[in-house]
Amino acid sequence: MVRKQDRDRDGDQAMQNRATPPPTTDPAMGDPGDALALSGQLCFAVYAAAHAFNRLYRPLLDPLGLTYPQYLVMLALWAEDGRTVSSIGKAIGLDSGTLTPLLKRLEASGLVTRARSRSDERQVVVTLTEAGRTLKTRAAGIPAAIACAMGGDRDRIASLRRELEGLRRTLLAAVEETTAAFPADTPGRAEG
Amino acid sequence: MVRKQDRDRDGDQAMQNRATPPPTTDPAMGDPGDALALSGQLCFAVYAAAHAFNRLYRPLLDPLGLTYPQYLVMLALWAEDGRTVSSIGKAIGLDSGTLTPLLKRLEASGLVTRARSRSDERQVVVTLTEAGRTLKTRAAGIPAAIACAMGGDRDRIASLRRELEGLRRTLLAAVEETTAAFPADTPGRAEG
DNA sequence: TCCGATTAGATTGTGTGCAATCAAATTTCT
DNA sequence: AGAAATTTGATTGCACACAATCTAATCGGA
Repeated sequence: MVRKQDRDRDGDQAMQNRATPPPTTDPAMGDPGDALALSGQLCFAVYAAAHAFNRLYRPLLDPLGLTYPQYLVMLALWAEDGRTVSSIGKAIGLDSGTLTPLLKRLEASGLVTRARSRSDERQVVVTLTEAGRTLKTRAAGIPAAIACAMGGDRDRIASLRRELEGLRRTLLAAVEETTAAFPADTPGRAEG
Repeated sequence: MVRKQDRDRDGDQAMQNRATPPPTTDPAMGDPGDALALSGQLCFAVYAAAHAFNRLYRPLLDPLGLTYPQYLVMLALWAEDGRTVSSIGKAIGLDSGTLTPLLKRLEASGLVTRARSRSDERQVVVTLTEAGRTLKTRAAGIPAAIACAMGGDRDRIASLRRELEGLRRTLLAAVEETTAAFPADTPGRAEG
């Protein structure tokens, strides 16, 4: 019992001595030689970085009344107004299960309107309001603030971004392969 | 109306012609010269990659009865059994609001037990059950399956991982700076 | 020693994210 | 032309994720 307590303290000590996440040699993160070690997992690095970004964005987006996913939606609409739910979903990788309530809240905030398309009534067209359009100017300082926080040089950041884009493409291709393999075996699964 | 419809179709066409996310020159992703363009945002690349990883992991983890965050928790416990909630939280960057229900579900699945520490009753110690320990062997093939899906060479993946780890450190440091700046101005905000 | 400050985990509330499913509309095939 | 297949967005159900808050326990200072 006492030994276990000491071990917890040691772990905390290691964390406290750094303002940053533990290095990859921290035993509490798993044996570096072990394939299941957290420290060796690219997916965890991506996951953790994404969460860190969320935390950095929050104080910047709060004054605009936006959450980070809402900000992404607004970015997509500022880029191209009057899009369908699917179009927005494709741009940011979210489906209608996530988007519908999110868009409803944006509509409730007065930033967008949602209307059934006349040419295809299955579609809902999302249009910025004046307030939604105006918000862009207030959001204009955010990328610079983030870049400032990141401090790194532009080329390195752009390079990292391209690497991640390539990674995402590879991952999604692998997902499609896995999904595509099923219809051949069990046609009933095609709907999945 | 017709013009707007055509625009939607054009956008969809661009998406359909690729099994992968659009290239950075897709106008629906924003003008590349615009700082607010989705395509130029590193945070979005991280966000999108994280989601892609989730999708890739899901079919692999489903047979083990685990979600991806639960898998991370198990990785932390396989690395070091008998940890407190805080210790797990520090390892994977989650707080008790997320962990408590998650751990309760793992306990309900019979993979872990949770007990108040005798030496400090504020703490809850999370211990693997036999089933929880045994699960590690079933999970052993997952990193290889993911690596296989990624296909890239190891050095490049490790390099990307290190870049992301550094990015996360930078981001978290920036978050702490922002948080630390407030107490000096408004002590009442120190609790935030 | 006692009290105020801090900590650990739980809870509350809100907003995601995604699989599965559904209803209505549109497209495709016979 | 009519039926089957597919598409679109909405809904249901479940599991996160995190800020704010709370209770109980522990720590630190007077």
